[in-house]
Amino acid sequence: MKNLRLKAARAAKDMSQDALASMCGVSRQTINGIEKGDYNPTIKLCRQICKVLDKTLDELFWEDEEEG
Amino acid sequence: MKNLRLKAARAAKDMSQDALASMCGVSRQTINGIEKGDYNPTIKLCRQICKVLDKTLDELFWEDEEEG
DNA sequence: ACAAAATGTAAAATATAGTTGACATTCTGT
DNA sequence: ACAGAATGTCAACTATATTTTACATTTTGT
Repeated sequence: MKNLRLKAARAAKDMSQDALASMCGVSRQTINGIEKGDYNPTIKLCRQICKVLDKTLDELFWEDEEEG
Repeated sequence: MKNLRLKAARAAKDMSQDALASMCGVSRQTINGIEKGDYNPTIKLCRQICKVLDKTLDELFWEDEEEG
């Protein structure tokens, strides 16, 4: 199931997957995979993503993500 | 740095590391490592732990965990 | 319509999360 | 003090998150 909240938060900052990825210190494919729902990221990376996007874990990663 | 909030939440449910581990479907060492701060668990496992302990991600895993 | 940027996706390689088994230490109750 | 449970820790193993390279497709602006 896709993580549409992450996608939306990124869009709200007008950032590409690539830009978010480099600010988080990971590859673009990792961000892509997380948004697409393929990946099960580590909490450390989730925290990093949240900080860059000014969101909390609950806002982006709590509960079963959106529909797939 | 240790995750004392996790340790406290577990204590509040009167659960051993072993009991929490089996309810989360992981080994006792994994829970031990997370509490001790050695591990960087996946978001999936964090969610599972939160559900078992009736907490949210922000409550147990947001911000740099407690002092080490 | 066109070019450039952004996104989706895949295979092979590397890094690391999580397991298993085993043993030492600390905590708890009696 | 003692026994049993809970916890800390280690090494070798397995599973999987993440990287790298590369290419196809879709979006966006002009």
